[in-house]
Amino acid sequence: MNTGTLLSNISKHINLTLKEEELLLSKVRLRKFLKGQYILQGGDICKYINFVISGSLKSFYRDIEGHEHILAFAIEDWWIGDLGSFTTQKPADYTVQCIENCELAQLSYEDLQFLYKEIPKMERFFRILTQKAYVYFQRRIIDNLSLTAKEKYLNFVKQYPQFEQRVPQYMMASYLGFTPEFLSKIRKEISFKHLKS
Amino acid sequence: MNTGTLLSNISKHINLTLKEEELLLSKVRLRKFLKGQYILQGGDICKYINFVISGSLKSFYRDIEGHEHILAFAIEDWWIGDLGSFTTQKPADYTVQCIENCELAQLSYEDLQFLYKEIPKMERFFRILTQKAYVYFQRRIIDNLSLTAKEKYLNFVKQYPQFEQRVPQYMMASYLGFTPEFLSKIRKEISFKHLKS
DNA sequence: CGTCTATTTGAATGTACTCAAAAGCGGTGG
DNA sequence: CCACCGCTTTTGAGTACATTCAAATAGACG
Repeated sequence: MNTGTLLSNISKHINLTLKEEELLLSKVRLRKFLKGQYILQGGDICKYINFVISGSLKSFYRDIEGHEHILAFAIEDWWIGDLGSFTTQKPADYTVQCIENCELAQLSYEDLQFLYKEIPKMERFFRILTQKAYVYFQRRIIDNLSLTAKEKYLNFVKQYPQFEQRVPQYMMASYLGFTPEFLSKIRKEISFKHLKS
Repeated sequence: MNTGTLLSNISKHINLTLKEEELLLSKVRLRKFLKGQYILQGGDICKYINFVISGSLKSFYRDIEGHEHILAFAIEDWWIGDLGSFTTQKPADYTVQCIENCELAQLSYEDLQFLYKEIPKMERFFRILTQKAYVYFQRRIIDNLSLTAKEKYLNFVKQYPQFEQRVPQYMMASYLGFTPEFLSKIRKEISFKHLKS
């Protein structure tokens, strides 16, 4: 498995020396998972923060009736996990599951605390990473509040064209907050408009 | 104005020496704002991150039709601003406005960069702060996706009873993503149920 | 080719919105 | 102290949007 993408992801925001990179990699756990496999189950403690080397995943909340509500997708060069559970080491609200076969680079909570001490810059890296995720979720809330259903769909496809190919439509519906049937109807309506224009 | 709440807010997550506290306070700008006053206008660059000493504020997105969509409220002991604009120093997506008269402790972008260098622990503090905000927004997305309108309202009141008294109902409606009329109807329905039980 | 799962379609229903009007409430001035 | 004004909340009727449920169709995989 290629850890190069991990290092270049980190180097987007901080510069590590060769020694620091080695130290980091010595703590990284590389693992493969199969499509459908769970990386984290809601209720368990999130022991690892995961960097995606290849494949795709989803994190979701399972409500009282057992319905999944997708919080986020992740593909190559993204991080995924339940950050709330990870940082507090309390039971997770969310479940993380592979959509495709995946290769992940995992950092355990203990190892990350160790790295924060040895390489304080890592603190900066995860601050920036969290800030970006925070801004993304803010945007998502606003999109939910201010866009029409059709706009939400078009916005998603425009922002994440990579996902449209790799994520089944019913998952996209869950992410956007509609039923699969309704998303199907939206898509139909949009394709009619394209034919006319 | 009392900066004690600022220091005790920070000391929840990191320990500062007296010297560090002094250095921090020397960079803090204390300011008063009146009800209705804007702290940040969408499109401007967010120059300050704000800690609320007293009063209440809202941050919101104004859509193309001019409608406000409230992203967050803030009261005493909370932080508010447009973190995306602040960290990138690019134009803000959101507007921040006082709901009541406010006393704020402001930290400028430049001063915060300086503090990160002089007191690296501050980096840790803002990482933790951002993580908590991130977890909060995640929860909000899931609540939006998984709860009924009535549940969303009850959930809000339960989680933030402080706000129910201080925030007009039409702002709460905006935050929850309903029209004011609809929120009024939900409240009526709930109060009927209480009478019966 | 057959099976399983995902997507599409349609009818009926329910949820939330729009618009318009009335009622409530706080502040100000006569 | 009351009357009036402006703003918020309530109420109701009609409408639009999104869901549910059931069934048909399409795709993927062995």
